[in-house]
Amino acid sequence: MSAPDKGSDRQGWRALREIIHERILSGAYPPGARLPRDADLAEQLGCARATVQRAMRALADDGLIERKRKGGSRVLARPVTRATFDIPVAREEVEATGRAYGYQLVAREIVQTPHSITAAMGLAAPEQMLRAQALHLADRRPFMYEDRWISLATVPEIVDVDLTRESANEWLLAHRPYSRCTLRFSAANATDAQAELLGTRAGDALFVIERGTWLGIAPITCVTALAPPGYALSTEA
Amino acid sequence: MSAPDKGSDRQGWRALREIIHERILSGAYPPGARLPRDADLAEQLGCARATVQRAMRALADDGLIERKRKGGSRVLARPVTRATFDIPVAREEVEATGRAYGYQLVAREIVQTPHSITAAMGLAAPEQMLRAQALHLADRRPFMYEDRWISLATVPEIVDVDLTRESANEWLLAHRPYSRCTLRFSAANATDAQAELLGTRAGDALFVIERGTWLGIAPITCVTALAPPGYALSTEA
DNA sequence: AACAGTAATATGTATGCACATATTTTGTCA
DNA sequence: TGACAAAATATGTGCATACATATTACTGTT
Repeated sequence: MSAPDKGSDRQGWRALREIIHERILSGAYPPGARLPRDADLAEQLGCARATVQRAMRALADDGLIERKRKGGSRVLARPVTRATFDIPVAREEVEATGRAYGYQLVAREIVQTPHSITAAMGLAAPEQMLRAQALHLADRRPFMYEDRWISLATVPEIVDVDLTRESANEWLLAHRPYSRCTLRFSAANATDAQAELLGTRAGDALFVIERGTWLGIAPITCVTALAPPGYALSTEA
Repeated sequence: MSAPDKGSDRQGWRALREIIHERILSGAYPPGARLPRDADLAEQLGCARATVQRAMRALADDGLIERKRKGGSRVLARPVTRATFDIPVAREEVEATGRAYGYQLVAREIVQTPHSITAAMGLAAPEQMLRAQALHLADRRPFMYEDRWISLATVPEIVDVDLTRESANEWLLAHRPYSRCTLRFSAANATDAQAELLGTRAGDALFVIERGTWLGIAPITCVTALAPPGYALSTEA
């Protein structure tokens, strides 16, 4: 019979992370303080250095500590609130709340990008793109309105897709994976036209999500999504 | 002289992740498809299974693939857009743009929590709490307004802090680390009072950040922060 | 005292191995 | 056929070791 654990029971790296986290919360390792070396912690806690590494890396990913080669690990003085959001596809967002999803194409045209879009997509010059405006519905009521530009140079097949039946977003996700994505959240007052589409009143505060996606350096699409009052994005950090 | 690498050069796990990511993007592993076993990939790519594990875990963290014990790894059919935001302290957000940070306490009182706050903080019954309303300034202009409730039960020392000089947020971060945090983003029309404080017009669309923090199950604080038009949160996923 | 080159050091990564754990698949029995 | 138990299997975790790499600290020179 061998005794693999020294002082405490056999702990996993999650437990280790909790132990170190507790020490930070309790003030044993105050903000700004330097933590012991991985090797020392390993000996102290009776586990391998790799396990400590795993726990410490998790803490660093969470924005709680900072690690530097040779410099050691430090408790961050001002921990940032690091939150991860999963931006769902409209259909899933609607269906997750038990409502019936609906989709409706509002407009579709092939036009040259205005300056704002050209710049947002990082293009040198305006291009012909497919502009698709559509409405996502929840229980037949407007849930989100999207105004989307799709690069014909990168995604020529999109012209043959029947966007009256299938959401451009879902088609793109299924057929054109992206490697880079930018996101921007803001608030804006509804214009008359937007209010009409979303079934609210002009001036109402809309939640705005702007997203751009690229495959390598080739722009795929950029979209401005507007959600009527009541919409919120939430998460637990 | 031994030959440690079989087919290609010695690759790190980041390179491995890129290789697999490329295969997904190129359609070699289409959406929904099952990926080879870690062990097979390891042999195919000439590295240890642990290295493949590292790369695959990273891809899973990014929301690109899904891993299940025994079930194997699959390319997600509908990859979610997973974005990580670092919510900065107002001071740093202002100073990061080269502007001068200013802070101003608007109101401070000790009152019983209304139902909305009691519920938001997960309390069984209303409590006496410190309510602090304050304004963050950028170059002397309103940058963000916050309405904050602080639990006197959890943080009794807060009553002795001079909130006219120091932001409650910064004091709390430095003295009361939290272990749980909820976040919620939305949009709202400015009331007359809010518009007055933020230097905008009533009805303007404000960006709303609601945050609650706990230490274990003890509530620390919850805050509603309002930002005037022009404010946006952005990130690159 | 300023500087450049070198040594020391803490974390990062890779490997091979063993075992744990969650699921699926298979097999058995009613 | 159906329910339940057992085997198979892919990922998850832990450990020991060796080496890589980025920084810091030191040290000798001018």
